[in-house]
Amino acid sequence: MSSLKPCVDALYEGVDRVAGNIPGVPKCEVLLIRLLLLTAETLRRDFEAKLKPFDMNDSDFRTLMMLYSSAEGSSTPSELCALAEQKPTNMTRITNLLAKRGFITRTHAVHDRRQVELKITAEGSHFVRQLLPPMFPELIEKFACFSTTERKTLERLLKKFALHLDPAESP
Amino acid sequence: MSSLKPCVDALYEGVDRVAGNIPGVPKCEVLLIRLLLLTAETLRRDFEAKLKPFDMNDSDFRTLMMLYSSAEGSSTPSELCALAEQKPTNMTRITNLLAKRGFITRTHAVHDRRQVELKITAEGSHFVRQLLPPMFPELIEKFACFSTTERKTLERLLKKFALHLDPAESP
DNA sequence: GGCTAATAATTCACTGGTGAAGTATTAGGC
DNA sequence: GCCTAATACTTCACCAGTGAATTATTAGCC
Repeated sequence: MSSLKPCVDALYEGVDRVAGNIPGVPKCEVLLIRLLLLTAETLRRDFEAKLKPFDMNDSDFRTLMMLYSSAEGSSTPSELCALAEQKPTNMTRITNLLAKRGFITRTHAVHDRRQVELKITAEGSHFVRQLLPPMFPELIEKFACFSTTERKTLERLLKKFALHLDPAESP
Repeated sequence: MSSLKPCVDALYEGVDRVAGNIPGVPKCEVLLIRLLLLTAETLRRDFEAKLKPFDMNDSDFRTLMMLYSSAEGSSTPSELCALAEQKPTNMTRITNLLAKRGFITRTHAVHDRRQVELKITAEGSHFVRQLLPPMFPELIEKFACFSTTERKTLERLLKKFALHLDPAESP
């Protein structure tokens, strides 16, 4: 992975140059969206590199975590799709993999035989409890550049942003 | 695209449940990284949907914009890779597409015949000037939930974050 | 000057994710 | 009760992005 500083510098220079060329460029907004995409992409790659030794990517991991953190340890593909912003096609593939590794089970729901009931297994829970804690120090380090106040501010702003982006809120 | 509010709610609930289950979970950091990934992914999908009528995705667009906003309107694949956090393989494919559409030209550099010189064409510049302005209002609307101060704060925090994540800064 | 190592770009085989179509099941109107 | 529409999931064919190997060229060392 290459260095980010040149990217950030080039971004600011590029936006300035375009703004001097095309009228009405919303500079701050362009910078915000690009910085957001850049940091997110960096975090995601980094995280996936960390999961790779366990033969997992972020989608697999998130899906497993959603089951782990669900009230009953169970859910359905469509529910997970909604919460993970995933397409059903992909969820089928992911749950296939997780099931093959013995981390989850898939059974047809009795009350509605169209639905598939996904349930995390003891092995799956064990895997999560093994996997997570070693990741904490590095995660904390990632945000070490922020004061507690700044972390809270960032969280508040991002949460507000997510809810504002919600299509249900502004159709 | 489904609604984001359930995702955000489930995220907060899930993190709480996991934290009650596994000791030492850095709750704020987990929320931050997940909110960041969620908003970024939403923005990206949204933006790509907007580019689709023009047969473009964000990578293509960003590559074209980097050339548009570069000092000379030209660059090389490896330089663009570094600034766009892209792999050379993919850059070859992207520049192939852009060249096929007549938006850029590719010539071998004279001073170093290993390099390829990419240059935006008049047609490419024209395309950018047509494409950009109609996107401004919607982009501004996306960030309308923030005050000017909040936008500046978010930009400052994200920039700081990007530079902190830089592997060169913390090896 | 010639040999080795490094660099720039490309090709190829593969993975992850998507849209569109298909299958099974349930819900709703009459 | 039956027919149509809707829902839940799956399958299939395809696109975008990646790592590993390849080719072409240059740089550096002796």
